[in-house]
Amino acid sequence: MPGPIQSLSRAAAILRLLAGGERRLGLSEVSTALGLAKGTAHGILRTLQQEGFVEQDPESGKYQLGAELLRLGQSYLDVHELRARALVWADDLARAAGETVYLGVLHQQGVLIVHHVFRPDDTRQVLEVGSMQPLHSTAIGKVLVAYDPVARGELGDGPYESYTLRTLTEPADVDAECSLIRERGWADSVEETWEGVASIAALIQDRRRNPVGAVCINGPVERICQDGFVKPSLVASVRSAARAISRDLGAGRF
Amino acid sequence: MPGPIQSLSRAAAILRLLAGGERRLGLSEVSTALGLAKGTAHGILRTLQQEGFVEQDPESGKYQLGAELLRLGQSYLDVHELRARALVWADDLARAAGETVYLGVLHQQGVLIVHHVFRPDDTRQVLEVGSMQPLHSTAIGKVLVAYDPVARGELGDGPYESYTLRTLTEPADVDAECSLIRERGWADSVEETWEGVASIAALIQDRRRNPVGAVCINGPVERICQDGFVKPSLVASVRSAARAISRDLGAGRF
DNA sequence: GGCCGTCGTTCGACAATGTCGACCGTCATG
DNA sequence: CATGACGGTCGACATTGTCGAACGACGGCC
Repeated sequence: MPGPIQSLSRAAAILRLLAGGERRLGLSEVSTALGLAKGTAHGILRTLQQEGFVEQDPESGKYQLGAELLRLGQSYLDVHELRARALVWADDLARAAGETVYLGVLHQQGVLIVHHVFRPDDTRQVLEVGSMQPLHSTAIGKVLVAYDPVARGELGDGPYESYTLRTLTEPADVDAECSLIRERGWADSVEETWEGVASIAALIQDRRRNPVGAVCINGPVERICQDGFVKPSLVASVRSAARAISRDLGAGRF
Repeated sequence: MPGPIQSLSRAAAILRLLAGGERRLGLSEVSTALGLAKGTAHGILRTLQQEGFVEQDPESGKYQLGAELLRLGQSYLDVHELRARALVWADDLARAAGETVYLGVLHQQGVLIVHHVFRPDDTRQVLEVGSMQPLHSTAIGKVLVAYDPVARGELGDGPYESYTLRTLTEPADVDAECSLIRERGWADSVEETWEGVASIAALIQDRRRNPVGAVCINGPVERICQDGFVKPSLVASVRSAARAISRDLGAGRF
């Protein structure tokens, strides 16, 4: 039976639809958006509701995502081997660099943040775990594109969305940058996604040298850069953290 | 068509199974655990994999939860109205009390933590968002049981699991405690779930006075209690935070 | 090294199952 | 008061998912 199960694919589409729209959606909105009969959409929604993947606002009758997804998402993190091995190294890196640390993996056409260490001294930060970032304009994203053919494939052939004046929007530019990244072994992103923010990333490989993710530090340009370039000491910290995690993954087999 | 969609329920069961077992599961394990034909389980797993809800380890062929769940779980948090309104109040409470703050809602037979503010001065804490806690032995859980008939129903009629010597395991004891909680308007839990840990919780209601969740502070017994009782000043802080969040929810209509 | 057991996967037939579109009651609106 | 849109239900149909057997590959054991 090589072919997806129809009702399951539709259920997944409904969940993604609900995740996309910021507000709750009504049954009719869902059914028309996906081109389904109302009865069909209702049956799927009812099942998803029973399972806790979807909740229904009792007074408006509209639907939104359910709590079970949060619980399962947490379970995903619990099992995630890369994340488990990286926890302590990410912590050390954040302390050494004094900056925010992200750990990201390729997911669909973006970078999924699976771990986030807050900047040590600072407060009132928003946890980014579970959120997506672009591939072509972040340090983690560019590392993955440089080393993972799958990521390069997902990126497609632009032009890519521009977030600041420094965002690379042309495939040729990104590919050139990736050659550079492969040559020197690390990536940076200075105000390519957010104004005033710079980051440095390095690749994490598993025991068979497959790229499985990347780690980066993230902070205000003034602290990350000096004389227009990222500080070499920070680059060294990030690279050594990435190597440490990769080594840890390699040893994990036994 | 009042009845759940079979394939969807089965898919949900598979996801929960994968979330439960700490390690990856093979196809045969899944199919036998749920009493499904191997072909059937495979079809569901293949679809879940295409949708990103499940990932397959390429070398062992075993399955685990997928990244899409993390993303959707995050989206759930984004839409969560209670959490959005409570963010700032929880932060203030943590600062004022100098302790960890949890925000929890009823989910199935437990408390789902939807927000977690780290203790202000401390470091190296594990984020509990997305994890479940018992209903009968935590402050948040007992608040919900006391005020929400649904929660009381989910609790069932024990005996409940015992975690420490102080855990209430008999329904009668829990119900008596709940009467007290309703009388005075707050709940505590001193070493009922974890040795050395005490917490104080208060109810959060929506604009129609329905219980929607609870907020608590959580810390070592020595700091939360004095002379064998929880400190009244902390109780006052928690209750005022809960009231503030409830008020905020009530105003949210306009 | 050859055998056996188990694994994940594929296949085809069957009927159980999910799908469709029309219909119902309710609510808010004009 | 009539209208339209909403969420939800129902029953007939055939599409669709399910089952069990069979396949090829891998790994361990004698």
